[in-house]
Amino acid sequence: MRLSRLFTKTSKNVPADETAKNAQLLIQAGFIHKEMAGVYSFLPLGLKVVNNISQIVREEMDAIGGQELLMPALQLKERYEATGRWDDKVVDNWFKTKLVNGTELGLGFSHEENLSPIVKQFINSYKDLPIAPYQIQTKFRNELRSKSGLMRGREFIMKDMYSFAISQEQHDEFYAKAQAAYLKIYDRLGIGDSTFLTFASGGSFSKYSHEFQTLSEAGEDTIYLNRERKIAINKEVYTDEVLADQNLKREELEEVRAIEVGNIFSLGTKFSKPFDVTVTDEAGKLVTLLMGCYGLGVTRLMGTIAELFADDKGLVWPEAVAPAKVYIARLGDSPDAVKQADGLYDHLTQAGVGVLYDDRDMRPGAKFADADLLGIPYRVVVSDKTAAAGSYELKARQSEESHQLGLPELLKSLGTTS
RNA sequence: CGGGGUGUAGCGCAGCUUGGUAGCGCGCCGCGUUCGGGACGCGGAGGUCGUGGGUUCAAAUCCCGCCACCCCGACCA
Repeated sequence: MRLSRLFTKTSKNVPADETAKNAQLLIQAGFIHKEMAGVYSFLPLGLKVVNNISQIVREEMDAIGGQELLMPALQLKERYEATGRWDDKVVDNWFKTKLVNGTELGLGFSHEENLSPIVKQFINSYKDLPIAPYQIQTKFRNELRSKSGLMRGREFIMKDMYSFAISQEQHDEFYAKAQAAYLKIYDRLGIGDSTFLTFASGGSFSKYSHEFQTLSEAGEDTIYLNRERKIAINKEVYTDEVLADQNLKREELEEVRAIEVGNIFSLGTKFSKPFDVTVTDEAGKLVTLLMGCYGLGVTRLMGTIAELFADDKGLVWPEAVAPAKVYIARLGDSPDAVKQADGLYDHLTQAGVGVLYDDRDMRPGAKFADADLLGIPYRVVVSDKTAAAGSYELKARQSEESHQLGLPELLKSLGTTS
């Protein structure tokens, strides 16, 4: 992408109606645009990040047997009456609306009520199990108070997977796989070192649910962490009984703030029973399936990553999620510099490397400042000097030093050789 | 939903106390000079002052209602 053609711009001014660091920076850098409290548009650069995160999540879900589908946002009242979840006293964050003919609808906050009937239609035998359909889709939750930028939105993108198993053993086996897949996702996103498996309240069908908490003062949760064992206990279940269960002692735990970046839990037959989701087992007997639910907030992760790595110059994206890997800052518009920069841009683009090419008529300082604010992992400066020397100046976003490199060395440093 | 705060040009703000032709910075357009860490000069464009009502000869400014946004709290299968 040539920056001269990118329709979004960075701003020197910090937005006044945001105090959360993630929202301030993402807006300043032109990644997102605020529509209302807790509702944002994802602009070209921001959407790249969303898609990069989604793709990693998708790959890891597919790797454990997940099957992607897409369910609707519009929800029928009857479905939720079957599980008791239409009642505002049971689910207090519904957005509700109506068809012209008066039929009541809601905007989906979770999709057990959609998926159960779908599974009932197709799955009739133990031989078909287990299965784990998932989607990456926009969720609506009418939060009393949305806040902290992308951390708690009223409309946000979430990956939600639901597993269906015939036995507790089968369920547990998949649940464990999902747990491992989640940790892998956080590793790939670059936040693995500060993300911890956390025991939280389990609801009516299992003792615990498992959260994945990323350490950050911007978080809303308080957890008690054992760094050595890489596990934590959410404050909401921080009791002697739970400590004993996990063989943890209060003295070896530290109290920290964290962001919930994922939550998995067992649902038992809570949703399969009302919809009569049963299969025939080996003995020819009807068995109601056991379900699990595996949530992960894609846009919240984007906010978390922004919040976690940002420095005083702006965003700092891990390579895996960055909207581009390389920022080419072309200084000046002499024929030599243009030729060298255009050549590099074409070369990297053809090699499949994501590039933001700053071909704008701006002074060097402004370009460097933008490269930093946008948080692109690598910056390559091309100028009359480098053109004359036949070299390129490479600097990593988080490094103070730059290096003069020839083309082969540059390409090698950027992880491409072609 | 309770408490606190804020709405004035695309963005960030001043003006409001004490009513009288709406201003600054960034950004934008034109010309010129600049060009390795957010350049400078000159000239320009751009505003129903959140919204509805009230007081007044006159309202961004005073009064009342409403809406939106931010923060704290409560809430978050």
